[in-house]
Amino acid sequence: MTSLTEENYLKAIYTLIQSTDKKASTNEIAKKMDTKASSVTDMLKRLNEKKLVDYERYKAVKITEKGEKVAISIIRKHRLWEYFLVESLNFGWDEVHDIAEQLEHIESVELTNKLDEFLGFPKFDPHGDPIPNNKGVFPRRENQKLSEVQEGKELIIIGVEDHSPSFLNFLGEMNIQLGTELSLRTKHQFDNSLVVVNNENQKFTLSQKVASNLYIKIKNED
Amino acid sequence: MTSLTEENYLKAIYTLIQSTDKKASTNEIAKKMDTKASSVTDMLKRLNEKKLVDYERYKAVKITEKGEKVAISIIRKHRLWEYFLVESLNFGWDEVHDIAEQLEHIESVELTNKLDEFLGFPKFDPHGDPIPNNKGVFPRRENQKLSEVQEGKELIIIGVEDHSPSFLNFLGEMNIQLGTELSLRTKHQFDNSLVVVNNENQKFTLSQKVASNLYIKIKNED
DNA sequence: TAATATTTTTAGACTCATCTAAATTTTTAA
DNA sequence: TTAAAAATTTAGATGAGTCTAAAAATATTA
Ligand SMILES: [Mn+2]
Ligand SMILES: [Mn+2]
Ligand SMILES: [Mn+2]
Ligand SMILES: [Mn+2]
Repeated sequence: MTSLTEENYLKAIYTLIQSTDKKASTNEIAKKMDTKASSVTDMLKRLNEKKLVDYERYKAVKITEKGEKVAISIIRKHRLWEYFLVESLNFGWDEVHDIAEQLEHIESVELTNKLDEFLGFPKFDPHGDPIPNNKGVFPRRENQKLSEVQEGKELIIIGVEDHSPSFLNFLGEMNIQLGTELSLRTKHQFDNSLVVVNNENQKFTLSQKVASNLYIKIKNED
Repeated sequence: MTSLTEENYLKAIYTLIQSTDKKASTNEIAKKMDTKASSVTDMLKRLNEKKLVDYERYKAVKITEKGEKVAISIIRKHRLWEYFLVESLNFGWDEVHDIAEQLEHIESVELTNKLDEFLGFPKFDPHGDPIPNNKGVFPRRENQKLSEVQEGKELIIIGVEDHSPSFLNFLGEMNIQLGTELSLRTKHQFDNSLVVVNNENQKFTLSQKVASNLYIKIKNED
């Protein structure tokens, strides 16, 4: 029904619209897919034919409900497989993305749902990203960034924005993972860098760039 | 390196040669792959280019060592995933083949080996087929068929030749699965049908066709 | 051995997905 | 409000994999 390539385009278009809250442009899609704008135009025509997107030439593209369903199903599979790879097979969270890129295209609703059940219906993947349920509904995640927190607050790391192995490795060296609790001591006005303390009373500095790539939840605030 | 299609051809060629112990013909491959002979010829040229098979026009084809490695790796993945689907996700043995056909092409040696470890290094898949280890070595399986057994013998079902859902469903109705123990009472000369008794003392008849699709091990014979 | 049947290959066309180069449309800004 | 810049689309080509129809090679059998 939908080819592997079509699925990847739909996922890209869906996440682009999601993150910017507007229609996706040909160039944006090309950049995200690491391909040429002309190839994107070709594909948009095909996806439009199949009623998976709403597309008119020279106008940015919108995803249809039908296309959105496909995209969400791919995201669900990607995140469930990542969870499996980390929790069952003991991969590191920096090693699973590329494998999940392949596994997300395995076609079997039964498989996806049985995997979900086997894993205990996890709500978030190893990077803290919400896993849609079999109806396509995403669990809610706090979307506050560490860079937005006030001095003196205690917080828990609940997700990462950047999924690159280099960033994840860096966090590993800092001993930061999902669930890590930190206390924000100082926020330097000059460069917005943060001084934080962890549970082992280790004190260290995080740059504004790092802080803006970490999702957090304030402790003792429900 | 090798495309999904190439991998499927190599697997087909490998198993054809395996089962008939001679080179594979274009027509045989076409039949197994459910495609046209002309498509097979095209592919054989390409595989020959890549040194994955030895092929000369009008001569039947042989697989190279390089090609064999690929084929065995696909078979290893296929059988490990089938084991996972049945043992971890509770699929029936008649439901897993098509999903494994997809999963066998996931490319990651690390994934395969971690899956193997997670499953406890199984030696046989849910149909009793041997799973090659990470060196490509197959464990040995008794290859005696139920149709070759003498009257009066006690035996254990250890594998099936036919993997089709219809045959597997039939066995399910007969309460036969891997590990089932049977005692062979009578062998009718007329049609080679067998009368067997199971552990619950149920007596039933199996046709020659059924018996020749069941691998068995004689009890009390090591 | 010659005719016939079967197997296999070639020729040519099609689809999907991609690319480069050129043309067109839209946006920006002088 | 034009001219330049940027974004987008079209035109034309390529490669993988497939197909049908026709040709060529091989195998069978009279
Ligand atoms: Mn990922
Ligand atoms: Mn993730
Ligand atoms: Mn199978
Ligand atoms: Mn099997």
